[in-house]
Amino acid sequence: MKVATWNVNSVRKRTGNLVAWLARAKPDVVVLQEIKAQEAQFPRLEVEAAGYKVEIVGQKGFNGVALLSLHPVEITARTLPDAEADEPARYIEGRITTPKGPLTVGGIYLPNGNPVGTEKFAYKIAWMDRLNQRAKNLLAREEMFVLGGDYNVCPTEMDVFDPKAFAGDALCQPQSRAALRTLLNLGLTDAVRAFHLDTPCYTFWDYQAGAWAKGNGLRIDHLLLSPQAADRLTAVGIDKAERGLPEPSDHVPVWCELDLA
DNA sequence: ATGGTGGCGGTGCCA
Repeated sequence: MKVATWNVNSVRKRTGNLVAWLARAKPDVVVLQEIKAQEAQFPRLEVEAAGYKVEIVGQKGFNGVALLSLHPVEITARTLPDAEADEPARYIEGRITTPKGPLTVGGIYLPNGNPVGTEKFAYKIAWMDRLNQRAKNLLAREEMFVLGGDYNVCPTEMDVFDPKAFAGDALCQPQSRAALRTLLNLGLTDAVRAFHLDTPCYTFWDYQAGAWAKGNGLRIDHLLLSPQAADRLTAVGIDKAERGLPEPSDHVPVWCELDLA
């Protein structure tokens, strides 16, 4: 079972890239972020033609998440707990039946939080507290789950091409990192770091300032696994080549493989 | 030090 996450930065602009990648990578389940589309604007026919069921939490112009699955999926949440009525579209969660029991997959688009010291940063931290609550509730089931997405947090200095330049950025604040550690310390596994202890493993390169050409990346897209899922983790990957293709997203897909045979 | 890019929507906002 291959589970992937990808911030596509507009699913309409990226339909060609997405369909080509689905055909190559053949993930079983994918969570997408920043689809920047309402449900009716999503390229449903193209993605369904590739064999995927499509579930969408859409929004006009900004944010927006989706869950694609080769297998039947039951949507279990479209927001985190304690959502406001006008909640931005940043969370989707579904449940898939596997030979080894149910697998829950959450798709996360965590608030960026810049600039630090503003309402936006407070919202980021509050959102992380709500994600923590959701993770606690899921952990109580003692089942497999994967929370994948654009976390907008670089967990450590290793995950930043220039830590000094990013010291004031919301993605690298001690408070942001502490909130992510609180989540991990519940007992979750950062899938990429389970295999790559001492290499950066960037997942994002800004469009600006030649970041891709210079190798100036960040690791902000993560797959966090429950103990029951982590016990079955056999492989991880970062599809870095996507960033070098024509009209790329600024993020690349990150995936993990679970042995459910 | 500034501006650098991209997407949305049709102007600035967001990242």
